[in-house]
Amino acid sequence: MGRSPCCEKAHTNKGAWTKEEDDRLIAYIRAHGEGCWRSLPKAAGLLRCGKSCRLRWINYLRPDLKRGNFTEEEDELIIKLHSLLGNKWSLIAGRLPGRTDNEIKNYWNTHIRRKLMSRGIDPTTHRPINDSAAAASVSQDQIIKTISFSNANANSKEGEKNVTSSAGIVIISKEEENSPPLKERCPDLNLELRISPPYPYQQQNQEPFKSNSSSSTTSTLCFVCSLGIQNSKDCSCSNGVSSGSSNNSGGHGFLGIKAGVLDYRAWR
DNA sequence: AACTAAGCCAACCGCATCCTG
DNA sequence: GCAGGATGCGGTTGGCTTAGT
Repeated sequence: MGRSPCCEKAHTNKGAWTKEEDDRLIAYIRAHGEGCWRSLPKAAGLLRCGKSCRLRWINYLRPDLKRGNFTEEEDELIIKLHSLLGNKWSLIAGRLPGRTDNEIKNYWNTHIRRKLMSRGIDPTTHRPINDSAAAASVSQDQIIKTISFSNANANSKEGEKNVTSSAGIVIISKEEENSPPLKERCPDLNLELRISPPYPYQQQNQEPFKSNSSSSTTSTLCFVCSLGIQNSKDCSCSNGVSSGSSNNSGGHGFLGIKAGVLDYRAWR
């Protein structure tokens, strides 16, 4: 209501982008960097809305995009990340260098969804389809799942132990699990979750997400930060806002992997 | 060869969130 | 603290391509 449109629609092109438009956009961003999408079209001489330019750049023109088919490993990683994050495509994309949220979303809807169905797995709940009803009746604390971020994290220390998120998810190191239920294609990503009471109820004396915890063996980012979400209001650690990371653009690494997207403002 | 259905993906839309004055 | 603008995100759509008949 009363919200101003993002652009003057009467004077903007819509639909497929032409080669010339692409070239203009690329040239402009190379010269001036990303950002200020609203004024970019005019400055670049494009009859497009800023959002459209942003989308075109992010989803199609960025030079670090992989393009091409998804690998089996990427498939499995997407499935696992989706089981953890749900339809947070941008977060999932952040863990897949060279892939965009739109691309992953499309790929999910066209390929993976079907693939899971054919395996008898509900793509929404990631449970066996026959099991869905039964699963719904299981009490929360009977559901044991584990997230292991163990060896994928190049910076992680040995012996990294449980981490409890502010969302009440306990992340358990892999070594505590004796019998992994699945044969992992990505052994560094064990995404089982343990649903447990929210953080305040279970951690009376510890503040597991304080990044400057004195523990020398634990990299204690909050769950939000561990997902690479910067400056989130959900951040419960002190790292989120002004991370000491040497890479300002990357934010926290998830599984020790910095966000795979380059910061093209650096071109300036 | 022509038609139809299904698949695929780029792009749009509207809402949510963030940022700034 | 608030309002309004800017940006980001996820859902959806539309059009092109490919496969099937």
